[in-house]
Amino acid sequence: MVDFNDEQQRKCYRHTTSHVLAQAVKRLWPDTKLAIGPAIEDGFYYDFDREETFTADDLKTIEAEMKKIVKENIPLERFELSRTEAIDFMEKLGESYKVELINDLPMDAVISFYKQGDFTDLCAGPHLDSTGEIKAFKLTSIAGAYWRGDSNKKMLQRIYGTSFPNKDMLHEYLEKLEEAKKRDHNKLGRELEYFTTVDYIGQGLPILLPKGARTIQRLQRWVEDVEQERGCLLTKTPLMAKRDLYRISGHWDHYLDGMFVMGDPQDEAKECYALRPMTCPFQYQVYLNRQRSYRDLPMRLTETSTLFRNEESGEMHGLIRVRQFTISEGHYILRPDQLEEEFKECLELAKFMLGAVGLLDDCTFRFSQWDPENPKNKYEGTAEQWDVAQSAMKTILDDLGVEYSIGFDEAAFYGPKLDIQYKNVYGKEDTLVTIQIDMLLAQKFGMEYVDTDGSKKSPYIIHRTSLGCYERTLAYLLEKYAGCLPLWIAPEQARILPISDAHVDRAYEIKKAMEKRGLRVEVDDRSEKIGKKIREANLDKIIYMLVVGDKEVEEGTVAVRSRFDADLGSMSVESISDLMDEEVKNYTKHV
RNA sequence: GCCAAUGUGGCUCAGGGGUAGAGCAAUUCACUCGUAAUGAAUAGGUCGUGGGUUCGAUUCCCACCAUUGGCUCCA
Repeated sequence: MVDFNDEQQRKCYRHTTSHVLAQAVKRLWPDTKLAIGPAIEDGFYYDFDREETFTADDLKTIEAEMKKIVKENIPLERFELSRTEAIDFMEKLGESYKVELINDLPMDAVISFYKQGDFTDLCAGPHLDSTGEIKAFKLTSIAGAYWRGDSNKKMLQRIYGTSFPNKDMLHEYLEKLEEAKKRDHNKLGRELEYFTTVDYIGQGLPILLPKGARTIQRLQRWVEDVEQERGCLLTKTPLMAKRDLYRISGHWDHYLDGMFVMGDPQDEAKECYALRPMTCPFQYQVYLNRQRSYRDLPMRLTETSTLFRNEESGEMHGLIRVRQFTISEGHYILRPDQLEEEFKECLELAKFMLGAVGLLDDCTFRFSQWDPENPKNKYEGTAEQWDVAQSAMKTILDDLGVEYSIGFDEAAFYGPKLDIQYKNVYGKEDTLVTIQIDMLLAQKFGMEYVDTDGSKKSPYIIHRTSLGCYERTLAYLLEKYAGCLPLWIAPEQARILPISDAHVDRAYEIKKAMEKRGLRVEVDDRSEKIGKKIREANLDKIIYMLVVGDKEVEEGTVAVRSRFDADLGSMSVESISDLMDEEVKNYTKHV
C-alpha cells in the first residue's frame, strides 16, 4: 500500500497517474507529442503538443480512457537504453521533445524508460508497479505552458490533475479546494466592498472603497508609528522622475519594460519622465542631501511608497498583482559592520508585523540568489560583489536560524533577497515581504560616509519592506480571515442596532461616545426588524453588534452580541469600549 | 505578452436569430418590531465595446476591452 504521508510515495503515485494521463491522450489522439509530466505539490500535470486545443469535454473523455487503463491493470516495466538507442527510439516515435530532453541529459546519465502496455515514456522514475494501483483521480484544469518554461519557445497545453489512494480523500481534497475558493479575496473583497475595478480605468488599477481604504489607513498609520518608534525616518519623495535618475540606478537598463514612461524613451532631445517602479533612487537623495559621517549610520529611511509597474496584461490578479500599489518601503544605509545587526532588526520588524496581523505562521522564507549565467543579463555587478553579498546573507540567516529555501535566479538586479512568501487560496505563492542586501547602488549614486579615520567609504544598503505591499497584505488578510478582519484593522468594528426608530437617537449618542475613544462604529438606522439587522451585520462580517432597545436606553447600556461568542449580555458603553480597546491593543485574532 | 474559459439589470444566474426573465438587493407604502430574512407594490437591462453576416443579432463571425485559471515575469 502507498503511504500517502510520505512525500516520495505520494509523488510516485501521482507521477504514475500522469503517465496514465499521457497514455490515455496518446490512445485518443496518437499525433499528440509528449513533453513533460511531473508530480507537483497537490497532484500532477502533463504537457502536450497537439494541433487542436483540449476542451473541457476532452477532459471527460480522457478521464474515461484513464479509468480503462487503470482497470486494465497494466504493469509498469523499467528498462534502460544507451544514449543513441534512446534517441533512436524516441525519434522513431516522433517524440521530438523527448529527444531534446535526452540530448540535454549529462553524458553519464542513466537513461531509463517506463513501459506500460502500448505506452512507453522516458522517465527517471520511480513508479507504481501497475496502473491498477491508482484508485482515485481527477483532471482539474487545462492551461498553456511554455516548453521548458521559456516564453520564446512554443506554448504547449498542460493538463492538471490530482490523484489519491481512495475516493474519500479525493473528495475531501476537492471540497477543501471549493471551500478555499470561497475565501478568495477577489470575490470576498468585491462583495464586502473593500475594492472594485472599472474597465475604463484600466487593468491592475483597483479602487479601494471606503472599507478597504480604512483598513489600509489603519495599517499604514500603525506601520509608520511602529517604524518611527524603532528609529526610522519617514520621507516623502516624488512619484516620478526624469530618465536621468533611472539611468544612474540601473532601472533604465534593467527595468524599462516594467516602467510607465511619459515621452519617447528613445528621443534624447526631449525630456522624458517615468513613474517610479521602486523607491530606492529617490530615497538615496535624502542621504545625499549632505555629507554623512559614520556617526550618522545606520540611517533608516522609510516611506509609505506608491509604486507603478507596467505588469503584462495577463499577470494581474485582484489586489495581489496590480500596476499601482503602496509598500512599507525602507532603505537602511549602514556601515559594513552594521549589516548583521540591521538585517536582524529588519527581519524582527517584519516578523512582528506579520505576527500582529496573523499572517506569520503561514509564511515561508526564500533566500533568493542570482544566476551568474542568466542569459537575459539581468544582474549588475561583479561575481565578487555577489559572492560577498550572498555569503553575508547566508551567514546572517544561518546565525539567526532562519529556515529557508533557495530561490535560484530570483535575486533583485542589485543583490540577493530574503523573500517572505505567502500562498493565496489557490496555492499560488507570492512575496509578502522582502529584505535585500545591496552592495552596488551606493557606489553608483556616489553615496559615501566619512569614517573614523577621515577616509570616505561606501555604505551598504538594506532594501526592505516591513509589512510589504498594503494591497497584497489586505488580500491575504481577507483570505486568511474569510472577510472578517481582526478587530484592530476591521473597517467597522461595531454596529449599533436600534430595535425600533425610537432608539435611533440613543444609538447615535453611543456611536459618538465610542468614536471619541477611537472606535469605528456605525448605526443601522433602517426601520427593519432586529433579526434582519443582525443577519445583515453577520453577512457584513461585523464582530460586535450592539443592540439598543427600551431596556438599554433606560439602563444606559447596550446588549452585546459577538460574532464569535454570541450573546455577551448587557454592558455599559464604557465596558464594551474597554473590551474592544483591549482587543485592539492585543491584536486579538479569531480564526 | 502567451494559452484557455467567461462577460445578460447592483449581486447570483436562466434563456436564446424575431430587440429579454428569476431570486436576492434597490425604491415606495404599511408594520415600530428584542437577537440570522415582515408584507405589498414599483422601478431597473440599447445582453462588455466596436465592426461584420442577415430582412432582422443579445444569440452567428471578427477585433478590442475586462474578469478568471495557468505559463512567463514580479512586491
